Amino acid sequence: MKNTKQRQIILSIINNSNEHLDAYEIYERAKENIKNISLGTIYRNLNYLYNNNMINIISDKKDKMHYDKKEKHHHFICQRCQKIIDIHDLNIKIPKTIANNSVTDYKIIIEGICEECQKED
Amino acid sequence: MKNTKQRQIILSIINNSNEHLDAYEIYERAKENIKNISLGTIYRNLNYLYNNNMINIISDKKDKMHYDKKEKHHHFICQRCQKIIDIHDLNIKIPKTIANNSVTDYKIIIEGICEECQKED
DNA sequence: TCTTTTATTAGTAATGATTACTATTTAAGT
DNA sequence: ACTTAAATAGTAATCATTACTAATAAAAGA
Repeated sequence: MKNTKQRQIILSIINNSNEHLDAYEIYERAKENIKNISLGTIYRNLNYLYNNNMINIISDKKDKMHYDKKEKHHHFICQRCQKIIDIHDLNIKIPKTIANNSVTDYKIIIEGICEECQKED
Repeated sequence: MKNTKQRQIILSIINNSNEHLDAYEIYERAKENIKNISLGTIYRNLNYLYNNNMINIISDKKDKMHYDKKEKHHHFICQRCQKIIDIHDLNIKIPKTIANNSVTDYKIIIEGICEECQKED
């Protein structure tokens, strides 16, 4: 509801990053702008932004959340090095209704071995 | 490496359930068979089974892991009530290679409003 | 512009899922 | 049966996230 400086900075960090930052990484970057910003403020705003459809959440295998811009794309996760790679050019069609459930969005998580890990074989 | 009674029970709980149990729910069910089984044993075995490709992990929005059988299917998550519904009949083709990364598996998470929540409107 | 209202914040404490640790047990190979 | 290395039960520790509270500041009204 209120457009605070803290919220603006957190959103811009996510929208200007191509990484998949976790809350603490966002906290560290936000401190460059607001030196005494609180970690609780980061979490509160991340939840606010997510609930208002302004960012995405992706979760890794290790119980930690990562935050991502809303722009439509999917993810490839390397099973070996756990690296997450953005996939933009996947031409998939998902129906608007599945078993009477109305579809609003979808995410595809592709697993495999990334190019670099394959070279190590 | 060792085929313990604990590990067998944990795997069978997951394979015989159509829910998406979390570690504590698996713990409670395992106690019906081994009354003094330890929660640590549950977690250790879940990680073992996951690392050996015998179960899947799905994570909800609330920092808790859920465990699922390996059988191929996808998930619909209701944005309103957070219910997870299995989707078996999705006819999607994902390429074997994406941007030089070799694909071994993929998961599709479909979001939307479930049938029951729609009725409430 | 000044005042009021109410969401938001900083800072800290609490929670809860998961992991680490250790002495003891047990599966599996000899 | 004997040995040994992996696994277990039980407990303590860790760490991501949430809750709490007094102080602050954005938005709305006068």
